[in-house]
Amino acid sequence: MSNHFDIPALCNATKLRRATRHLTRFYDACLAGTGLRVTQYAILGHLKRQGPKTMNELAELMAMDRATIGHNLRPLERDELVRIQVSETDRRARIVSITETGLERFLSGRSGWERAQAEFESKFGAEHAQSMRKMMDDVVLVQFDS
Amino acid sequence: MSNHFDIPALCNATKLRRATRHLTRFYDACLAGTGLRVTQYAILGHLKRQGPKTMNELAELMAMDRATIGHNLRPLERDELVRIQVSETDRRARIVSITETGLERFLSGRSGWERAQAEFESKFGAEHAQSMRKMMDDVVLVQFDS
DNA sequence: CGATTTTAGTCTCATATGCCCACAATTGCA
DNA sequence: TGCAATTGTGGGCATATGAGACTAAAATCG
Repeated sequence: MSNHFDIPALCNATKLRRATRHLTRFYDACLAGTGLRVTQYAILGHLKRQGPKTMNELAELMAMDRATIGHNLRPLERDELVRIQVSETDRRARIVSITETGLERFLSGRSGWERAQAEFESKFGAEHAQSMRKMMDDVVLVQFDS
Repeated sequence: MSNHFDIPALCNATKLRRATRHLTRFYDACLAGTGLRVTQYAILGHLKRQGPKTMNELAELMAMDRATIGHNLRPLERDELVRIQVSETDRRARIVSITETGLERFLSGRSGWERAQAEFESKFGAEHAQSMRKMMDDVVLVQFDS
């Protein structure tokens, strides 16, 4: 079966990446007025919702590399949307928290995000979307060898 | 309901991006020996499977921006895994094709890709994976306003 | 036919995302 | 005390997008 060799059509990572590009473009466009990308919006959302977090904890929440979360925080710190302080209990750790400015910026993105979310779910189906989010959580729960 | 404000938990783009990071890390690790990332592996797979394609067609297949596919092809062209030629029927277009070297490189990634695919599907469920790929195709089919 | 518009792709510039490796500082444990 | 593990940083490279200007070619239209 030559179909057996159509790797892009079967590759789970390729399919996932492709859909992510498509959806990210749209969400980013809806957030364009705020100067935030959807990843940055999510980081601020975590900090608002759950309070200050160490970089390790943030990396875990985002399923991101430790180095990557560090890079991603730099523009947010530069624009004073988050504050990064040395932990008093463990001086290796850095505590990241959202600032007043960060909170305002986050709230300013709210309507754009809701617009994106509503348009996508109206076209894709709200139940479909919910089961997709669940499925994505399950993907992250998969533990790979090594 | 404060739950209503837990944006990262509800945001479809954030969930998708998070799962993509997780899965991409694993597939890339399995392909590490070849010097190919999973995106590059997919591009070569398309070209092998479907023959030469214009940049526009490739961008469409990958749901990628036209400029982005151009950037992504440069390292492949530099390493002579693909060839980029002016189309004879439409001299604006560039025809991208896989080279002999590219084909060898692609085949050298085969076992790594199969290992990744098998391990993921054994842990996630092959049927789950199939319905996920279908769902990802459906996401790409959503046409957004503007 | 000739002029205009559209299309395909490139280029620069800027920014963010994301991984790995090597490294420094700190902590914790033997 | 000394060694191992943990937390985060820096550099290097690839991935990814957007804006805007640009070339070249094709398609369309008066």
